[in-house]
Amino acid sequence: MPVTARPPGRPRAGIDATVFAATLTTVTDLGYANATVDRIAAAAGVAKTTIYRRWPSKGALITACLVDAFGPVPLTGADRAEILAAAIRWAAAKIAEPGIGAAFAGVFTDAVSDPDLRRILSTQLQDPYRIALQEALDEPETRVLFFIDVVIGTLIHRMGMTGEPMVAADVDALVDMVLRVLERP
Amino acid sequence: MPVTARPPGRPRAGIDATVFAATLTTVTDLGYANATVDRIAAAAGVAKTTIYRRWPSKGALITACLVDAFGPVPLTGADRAEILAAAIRWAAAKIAEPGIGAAFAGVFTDAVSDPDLRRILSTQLQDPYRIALQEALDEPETRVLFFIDVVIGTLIHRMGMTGEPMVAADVDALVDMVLRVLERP
DNA sequence: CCCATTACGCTACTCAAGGTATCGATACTA
DNA sequence: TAGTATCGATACCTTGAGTAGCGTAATGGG
Repeated sequence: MPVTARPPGRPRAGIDATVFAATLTTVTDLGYANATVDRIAAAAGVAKTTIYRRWPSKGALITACLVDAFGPVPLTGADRAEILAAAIRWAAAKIAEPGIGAAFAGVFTDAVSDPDLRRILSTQLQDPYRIALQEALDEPETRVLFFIDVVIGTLIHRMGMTGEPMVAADVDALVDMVLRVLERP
Repeated sequence: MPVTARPPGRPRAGIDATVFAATLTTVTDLGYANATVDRIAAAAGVAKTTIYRRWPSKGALITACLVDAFGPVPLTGADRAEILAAAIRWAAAKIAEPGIGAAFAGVFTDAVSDPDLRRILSTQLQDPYRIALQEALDEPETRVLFFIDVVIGTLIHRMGMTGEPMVAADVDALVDMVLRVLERP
């Protein structure tokens, strides 16, 4: 007896992965502003209405795509410092991947003036990482939120201002800076 | 003998300040996304075409408004640490002012996918402060750019994720964190 | 086998907003 | 008075997000 009974009617085709891939390649090729839902649908070989049947808005689609692309944060390391350093470098590497940084910056920007999207972004993308980091680092919520603001804010600001991801030397400086705060509050 | 001869034709009316004020109040009241150029023009008592005669795009208008609202950075303090601390607190206070934070976050977001706007934002808003800080702190360009990414990125990320400006305790932590890097690179 | 149910593709559509074109009126200089 | 450039007003173009309706394809149940 399955826990969730299969709902009646035609089952959904497994196109989520295809749409996510099309979203990232479209953003990479054309930029966030030109990555319209029409174009993403065309790139995925899917009707636009199908996309809106699965995600309520373009921002929700991008957010879901980002959640899928980021995956779980690797919490590896011998101590808290190593864990946090690994998480920062992982975030920097992810944001530097083609399309992800631009998509992230774009959806973040849209969220500023859109409370609904802000809630989606906060609960679906930020909260899981915040909770995982709280437990792994044994730090209070306010401090973890501060770390996230610093790390993600810095990486996105660089991406937005220059159009390029942050170079390795500056990522090193970012890791070093945050670790000092962790070790000597 | 005036240095710049007055150009022929009807002179421009002195409405820049009026439009800037209308822009901030409109953003404050309605949010960045709902602060359309039509509404800003109406709030300023000015025709939309007049706005487009003076600023080439909405982003350029917002940027000019921000440049006007921020004004010059105060570089006061006995030593480099005090100067940088004062600059960070000044930035945090400005971004917390009604409308400014939302406008900043909005135009920043738009700039991510708009190279033209990115150039305007970089040259007209960031560069003056970067240059002034380079001289006041006697630090290389890359380091000052890193500081700007950290400070502005953190403040904007908080503003974008929560819709509220950063609280005083976190601004203190931000100042403390950056000062450590300044004093012990 | 037929039916209810749901998903898909397609076309067409609405709506909002950035940005443009045109034109008459106005303010200033020479 | 002629020339120039601005302002306001109206109308318009274009793009893109999101929706509605319809025929069709799958699936499970009777």
